[in-house]
Order: sequence, then C-alpha cells, then structure tokens
Amino acid sequence: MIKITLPDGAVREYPKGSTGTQIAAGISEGLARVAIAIEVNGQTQELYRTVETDASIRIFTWNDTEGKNVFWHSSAHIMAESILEFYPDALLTIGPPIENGFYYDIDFQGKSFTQEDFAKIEKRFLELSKSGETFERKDVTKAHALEVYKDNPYKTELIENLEDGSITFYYSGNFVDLCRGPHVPNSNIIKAMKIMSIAGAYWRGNEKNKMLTRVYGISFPKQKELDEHLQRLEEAKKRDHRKVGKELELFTFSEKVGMGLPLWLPKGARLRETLVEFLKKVQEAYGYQQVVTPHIGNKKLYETSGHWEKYGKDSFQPIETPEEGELFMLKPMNCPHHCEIYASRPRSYRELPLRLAEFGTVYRYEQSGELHGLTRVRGFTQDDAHIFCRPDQVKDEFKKVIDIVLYIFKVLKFEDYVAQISLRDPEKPEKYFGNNEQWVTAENAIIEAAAEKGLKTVTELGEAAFYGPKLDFMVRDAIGRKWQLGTIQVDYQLPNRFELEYTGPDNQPHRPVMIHRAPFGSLERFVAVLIEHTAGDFPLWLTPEQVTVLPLGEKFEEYAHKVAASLRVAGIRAGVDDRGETVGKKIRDAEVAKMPFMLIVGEKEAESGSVSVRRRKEGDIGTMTNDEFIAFIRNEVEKELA
RNA sequence: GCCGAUGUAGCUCAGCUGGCCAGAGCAGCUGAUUUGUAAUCAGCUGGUCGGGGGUUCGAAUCCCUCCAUCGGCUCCA
Repeated sequence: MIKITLPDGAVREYPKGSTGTQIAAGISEGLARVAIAIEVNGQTQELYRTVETDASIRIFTWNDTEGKNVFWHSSAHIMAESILEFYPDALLTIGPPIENGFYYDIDFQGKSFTQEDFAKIEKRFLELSKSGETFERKDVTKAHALEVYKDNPYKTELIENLEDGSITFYYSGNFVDLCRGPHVPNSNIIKAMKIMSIAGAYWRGNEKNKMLTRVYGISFPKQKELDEHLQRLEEAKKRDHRKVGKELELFTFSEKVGMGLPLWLPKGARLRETLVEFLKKVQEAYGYQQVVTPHIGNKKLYETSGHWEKYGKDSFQPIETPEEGELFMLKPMNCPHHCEIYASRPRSYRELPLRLAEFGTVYRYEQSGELHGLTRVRGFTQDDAHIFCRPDQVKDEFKKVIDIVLYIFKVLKFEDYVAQISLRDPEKPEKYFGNNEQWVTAENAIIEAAAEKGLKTVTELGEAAFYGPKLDFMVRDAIGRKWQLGTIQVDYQLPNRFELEYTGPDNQPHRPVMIHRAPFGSLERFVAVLIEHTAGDFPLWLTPEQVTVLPLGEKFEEYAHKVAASLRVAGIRAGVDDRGETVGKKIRDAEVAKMPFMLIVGEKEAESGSVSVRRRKEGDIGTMTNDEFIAFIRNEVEKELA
C-alpha cells in the first residue's frame, strides 16, 4: 500500500500502482467523472498513469487552471489532427494552451489557410473528439524522434534541445505529436470547439525567423459554456474603450495629427482633469510636491540616465537645434528630470523622503503595429512621482504608496486585484545593477510592506527590472479581464548615475534610494481600463457631466439656465439642454449619453424654485428645492469618495 | 517592423459575380411644433466610394502600390 496525501492534508491508502482515476474514484465517484489530470508530487500527469510510491496529489478538473490547460492542450492536438487531414503537407510547430483557449503555430508551406477553412475544421474536430480518442504516451529515443520529424525543421529544432530519454510522443487517433503532455483521459469530454482567429506569429517569437500561421481556438466541456464565452466576448466588444470613447465623445484620433497621438475632447479632458485633481489631492495629503518639467531634454540627460543606451531605439530620434547643433529628445521618461531637481541643491537627510510628483507627458516610439486605442500610444501622461529616501525608509514609503493605490482601487471599485512582487532571478545576479546587500534590503522591504498591508500577492522570480525590484498591481475588471495598473519600483541605478547625495547625521555624503511609482500607470491607459471596467458608466464624482437641466419649453429656459448656473457655482458639472426637442427626446439622449441626473423644470418648478429630479436608469425620484438637490448630489459624491 | 483582414456621408451600415445620376437610418441644417419623464413632423444639405497608379468601352466593385484601422507576433523605461 502507498500513502496518498490530499491537498487538504488528509492521507489515504491505496494499492501500489493505483491509477489517477482509481485514486480519484476513491475520493468520490463524482470527482472521478470530471477529473482531467492528476498532479503527483508537483508533476501533472495523465489519470491512467500509475502511482508507485507515497505521494501528495491533486486532482484537476475543468474548474482548475491546470485542468483547463490540459483540456486545451489536448484540444490543440485534435485541432492539428483535423487541420492535417485537409493540409497534409502542413508542418506543425508548437501548440500550447493559453489563458483563453489554445493555439497551434503551423507552417502551411505556401498554402493559404483562411477563415473559410474554420467551419470544416471545427466540424472535423468535433467528429474526432466525439469518436473518443485517447492520448497514448510513448517514450522515444532522440534518434527515433529526429527520424520521424526529419522533414520538419521546427520539430527537429525542438528535439535537438531536448535530453535523450526525456522525449515523449503522444498518439491519438491517427495523429502523433512530439509532446510533454499531459492529456485528457478521453477526447469525448471536449464537446464544443471554435476556431477564433488566425494570425501571423514568428517561429520562436523572433522576427528574424519565418512567419508561421497561428490558429487560435477554444474548446469547452459543454456547448453552453462556449455560448457563454462568445457572449462575454460580445460584452467586451460593447465595452471596448475605443467604441465607448467615440460614443461618449471622450477622445479621438486624427491621421493628420499622427497615429497613436490621442486628442482629448472636452468631455474626455474633463474626465482626465477630474482624475488628476483627485490624485493630486490624495498625493498632497501624503506629502508629495508637484513639479513641472519640459517636454524635451538634452540627449546628454538620457545618456547620463542610461535610457539612451537602453531605449534609444524606442524613442523618437533627437531633434537638432539649427544654430548650436545640440541634440534634444522628446522626453521618454520623467525620472532624469526629477533627478536633476533633486540635484539642484545640497540635500540633508532631514528633508528625506523627498517626494516629487508630476503628471508628466512622455513620448515613446511604439512600432506602428503596436498601437491600440488609448492603451498603446506614442504620447501619454504618467501620474509619475519619484521618492528619494534613505535605504531604511524604503519599506515605509512602499506602504504609503500601497495605501494610495488601494484607496484608488476602492474608490473606483476595482475589487479584484493581486499584487505581483517581482524579484531578481537568483540564478543570474550578474543581470542586475546594485550590490547584493541593497537588493536583499529592498526585496525584503517590498515583501514585508506587502505582507503588513495584507495584500494578496504572487511572487515572480526574474521579473524585477535590472535596476531594482518592483511591485505591480494587476486588477480584474467587471467582466473578468486582467489589467496591469499601478507600479512601484525601487531604483539603485539612477541615483548612482546622477551621483545624487544627501548629507547624513554623520555629516558624510550618502546615496539616496529612488522609488518610481505610478498608481494609474498612464492616464490614457487608466482611462481606457476605467471605460471598459465601467462600460462608460462612470461614478458620479468622475463623470464628465453630472447634471443636465431640461426646460419644458421655451418659457422655462431662463429658469433652467439659472438652475444650471447655481449648480456650477456649487461645483457641480451641469448644463442645459435647450434644443427645441420634446422632453422625451432629451431624456432619451441624456440616458444614452449616461448622464447621471436630469432635472426637469416647468411651471411648477419655476414657481417654487425647485427641480424635478430624474436619475439615470431609475427614473423620476421626486421634486427637490435647488438647495436640497445640491446637498443631495454632494452627499452622493462624498459617499463615493469615502 | 512582420503576417492576415478591413477601409462607402460626421456615425452605423447596404450596394451580389464590374454597367442607369452611389443608397438607408442616425447626426447636422431649415421650418413647423413648446413639449411633464427613453425617439414630434416635414423638407434640405452632405460622399475625390482611404490616397495614387493600372486593366477595361465602362471600376466602389478586378490588379498593383501607399496610408490608416482591426486581429496577432515582438517589445514595453
């Protein structure tokens, strides 16, 4: 007998050589029915494989990420099998599962594979999956593997890099593929499948290599789940910030101005300003000081900072002054400027931490194919700040920045987030700048700060920047998509390069530590995420226009304007819809434009100095005096920001 | 930058396999209507069919090229 430890710590005994299926069945029949794979001592494997020694195990189902990965990986095999039936000469390369489905990169060798092929591949896929294929694992020698794939340079390359003795093939139906596995017990659990799209992808992601055709697909255990998935995609399309931004007249692009350079329309600019004011106020409370620096900087500045060397090719190229021939760059980063502000006079340890904040607009040359709405642009504004502090202050400063980020998330209702702690790759210390002691201090400061703030974290080794470790916030929006927002990074490189110093209590010069942080990241990207998170239905405090006053006919326009003016004096963003349209039409337009409040004013209201309040999506909520309404809406805003 | 798709009025879209003056709805303008909680009525304006080149008696429709957008690849200080 062997001892099997379950995830909850329970230990059960099974006969030596039990299969994963038998172990699952021992836990419950229901689990055995939905089991997809088993993890044995950290290794995921097929359910039909046997367990020979004591082990701790987990059973994976469709509800686990690992289970989905196995499910989709097997689906990729079946899709490849289907495709090969129609394109026998196609060369397979790799076909992994991804976050939403799977893909297979295929060299069609000059033949074209188009959207017209999707339907027949899907049909064949379902026939094959229904036929109940099993995935049989076979160990093969390297020599054999190379022989089988002698006509496929991609697989040959993969095999070359594998260790002899660790190479496995998987046989399913008439299909065989070089594959590490594992796979589902039987293809018949895959009940629904759709090819989503095709796209070009370089072999091994290197643009010097041949471009392959990447076929994206997704599959599910139930047709209903596929339908729901497609519906979610529809919903995402409806929330697309490019579409909503156009509908709500927030921003636009112009070919004449240039691709990737957003133009903020009045309503978008209003929204953006509100966000800026909001964050400025929060930052002031936390002891930040605003600074302003120019949009261009001498190329030497970026040579000093190291950005020219490392990112010069991703910047707009320097502009030369006509007389002196000096080179200036559109600034790709604010930090060098801020370093110079720090260095503008001698600094004492007493004035640290020094927190310099700027809504700094930067310009970066993104490749044309990279541009995407507001999320990937060539000119954008960072909610940047640099904290210059003593090494022993790093942890406290981190905690304060975390507080700011969490407050923003709370106010904007990003309720589902994790913090990613990015540390050094311990195997490659030479990749990083700064001495070991500094790294250990900074990494521990981040880990402790996150722990003390009770953050849900994941730790990634090797994801740190070369100049320091960082903490990034990933949020899930209202429809479950992940976005990376705020970032906090420790930097040892810049203070050195700029030779920044402060005089310590010992009257000796010391080097400060620098923390880069941007809770929004960039305003452009943040607004895009916010649009998609809220579907354009912004919270009252943030929405570009809060109130529209609707006069019942010409006679009451004067009163309507008076009401709107008094609201504006009270700091409420209000306007009047005095078009010669019916009230019904104006209400409809306001509802469509996501106007939170509509004030209908006619004879009754004009006489009594009141307004009839209609709240978006709710309808008529009764009559109030002007002052009552002002108090009411202020209270609503306060509740949101509390 | 690369692969693929798309590009018709301000917006959303129709215009099939090349052939009468290129259409609709919304928006805009003009006029009438002066409205009580999600679309009042009528009329009008508006398009080098992304730009350029070519094939053809004839091109929005076919071909080439450039530009932009979309989906990916790569990268992201």
